[in-house]
Amino acid sequence: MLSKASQYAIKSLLFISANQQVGVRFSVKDVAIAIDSPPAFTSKILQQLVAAKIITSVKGSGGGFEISTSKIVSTKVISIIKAIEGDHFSSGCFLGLPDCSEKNPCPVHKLYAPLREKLNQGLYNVTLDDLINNKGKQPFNLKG
Amino acid sequence: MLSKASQYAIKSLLFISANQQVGVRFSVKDVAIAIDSPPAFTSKILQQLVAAKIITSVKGSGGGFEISTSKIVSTKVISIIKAIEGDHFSSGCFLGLPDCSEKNPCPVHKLYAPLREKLNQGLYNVTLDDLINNKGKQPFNLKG
DNA sequence: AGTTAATTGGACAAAATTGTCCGATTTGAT
DNA sequence: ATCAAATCGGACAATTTTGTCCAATTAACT
Ligand code: FES
Ligand code: FES
Repeated sequence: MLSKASQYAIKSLLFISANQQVGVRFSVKDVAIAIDSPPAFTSKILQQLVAAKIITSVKGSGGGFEISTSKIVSTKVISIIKAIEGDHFSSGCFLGLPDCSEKNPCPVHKLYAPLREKLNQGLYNVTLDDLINNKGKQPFNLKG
Repeated sequence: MLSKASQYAIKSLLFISANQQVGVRFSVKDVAIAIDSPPAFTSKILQQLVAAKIITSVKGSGGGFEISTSKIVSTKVISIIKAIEGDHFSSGCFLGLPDCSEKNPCPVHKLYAPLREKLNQGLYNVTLDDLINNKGKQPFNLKG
């Protein structure tokens, strides 16, 4: 499964994106309450997202985190995950073998690789914007 | 991803199953060398597989682990995983929310749930026997 | 009977992940 | 200028996962 860190990252971005308006910023506390996460840990993750240039931050009173409309539209879910846990997400062998490939497949490769590939494509093709405007039907859930 | 413990469990069983003959037993050391895993940790995992009644063990000189032909045929990969890490594997939300369902979906549910379901079905429909007789083509890899 | 080879079970250790705390810095408002 | 509110960075702590060690037990062989 996804690491907690990545989960918090995605949830944070969904909250910030879904509520972004011009001139509005969200503090760590705002985000942590909205997504029901430990504040100090969430702070670290927001810092990583700033470093990855997905969001921007403003220090000092009245400061906080924002995301631009263009980032909402362009940021793919897969990019968020990779920003947090590096590149090894998309390509790892189900059994942990060092190089997963058709040439040197493990016994479950045939079963696993196509599904992993579909998940990767899905995460690559879905942006924050897609998720927050999810055909409007059901209001989504970030807390549980 | 899968836990190391589950990975070692699957690899151990594949090795034992693929090499099983009447009267042959494999020691912890045999298995650990074959699948390139830490012996003491592998020992714990083999104990869990004995507790789950997937393999049997014989203590003392000449002892070791065996698997019956019927277990090779009947043991599904999903059962191995659940024997090691419990039931929460098949149903967890991608974002870690406590109950994943159509009724109360998180933003990525629509994308993730069907793929998770396909993986579950795949792991449910594949047995040890299927994996070790993988249409014979490529000899598979358990070490890396 | 004694020795050897093996699993079993328990306690322990190391590493990775998750989470906390606090001082330094920056910014806005009084 | 001072104060309050906020991020930033670093060190630290707790928890989970991974991994080790060893004594106890069991079984085969001589
Ligand atoms: S080699 Fe194991 S999934 Fe590809
Ligand atoms: S609710 Fe998140 S994957 Fe189903």
